[in-house]
Amino acid sequence: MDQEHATQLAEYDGPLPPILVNRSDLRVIDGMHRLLAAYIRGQETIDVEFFEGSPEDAFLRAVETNVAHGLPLSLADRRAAASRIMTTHPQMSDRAIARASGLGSKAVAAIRRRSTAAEAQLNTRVGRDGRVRPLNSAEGRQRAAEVIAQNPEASLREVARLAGISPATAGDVRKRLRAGEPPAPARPAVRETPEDPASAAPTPATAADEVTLALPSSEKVPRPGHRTRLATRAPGTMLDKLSRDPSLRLKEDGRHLLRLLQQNAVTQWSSLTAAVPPHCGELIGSLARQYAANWLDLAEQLEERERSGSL
DNA sequence: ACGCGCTTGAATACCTGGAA
DNA sequence: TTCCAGGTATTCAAGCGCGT
Repeated sequence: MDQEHATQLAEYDGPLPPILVNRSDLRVIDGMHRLLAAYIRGQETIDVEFFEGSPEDAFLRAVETNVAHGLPLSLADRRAAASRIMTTHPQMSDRAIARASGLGSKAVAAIRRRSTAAEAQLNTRVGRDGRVRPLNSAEGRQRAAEVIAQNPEASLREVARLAGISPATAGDVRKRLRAGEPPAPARPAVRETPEDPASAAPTPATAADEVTLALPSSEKVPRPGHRTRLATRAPGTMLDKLSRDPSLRLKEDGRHLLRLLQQNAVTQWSSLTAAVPPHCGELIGSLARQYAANWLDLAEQLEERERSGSL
């Protein structure tokens, strides 16, 4: 409470605007200074606007009104408010909490990452427009791809309804599939937290690892370091970086290699397996093993070159 | 009237550079 | 170090025009 501010309000001649009070417990949500000013004036009553809602909603409203027109909250106060809001309203988007608490969206995102309540955070967020958006769109896109594979004639709305995504996203998935691209962009759709990369959703890396792990023990097995390096950097990210590298892009062989790498970033192994007729299974399986062995040879040659170069 | 594909406007997260 | 602003890519619901 700022006594000087309340005194200034009391000296104002006109009627004080109504304060906001939670009807359930009669606690003042917004207008403590106006209430004190009325007391200084000697008023016995003050106009009140009642708020109907839970204590958590009342706190959210109190922060919003204070940020909007109250005395400026300190940075620590705003951070504490944002932290409390994301605990009581985990469905709110970072921007919505930022608007309510007077912080930037990045600051809110950082608080959310550090929050011990991170495990309780939902997989969807409700934006300021009231619309629900997923944090990880890859699962919905994968479901859409499966629906399209099972029923290529299905309309976008039907695909969207079955996959639980919007028609626009379903349309994008279908467009990508027709272009021979994976249903989800290479860029990781999951907002990975740097502190916990292991919690990230499956990416093309998972598919690559599955190939490696599926090799029989008699096949060449990468050294222990390989899996660690694969797990710490998403293939989509690495592929994007390589695709921008002029030393590869500007050479025919480099572009050929990039195309091969992109074509191998396939995530739909299950649907591909289903597409193989029984009489072709052995043949395609043999080819897959040969190609896998070729990739391992390439990897070992490159690492051998790296080792000899660093000595 | 209904369902379709497509577009639009507004929102999201993430990244980068600059300011405090 | 923290935050903000601008840009990019993506997603959403709503609305449009079109065909049945």
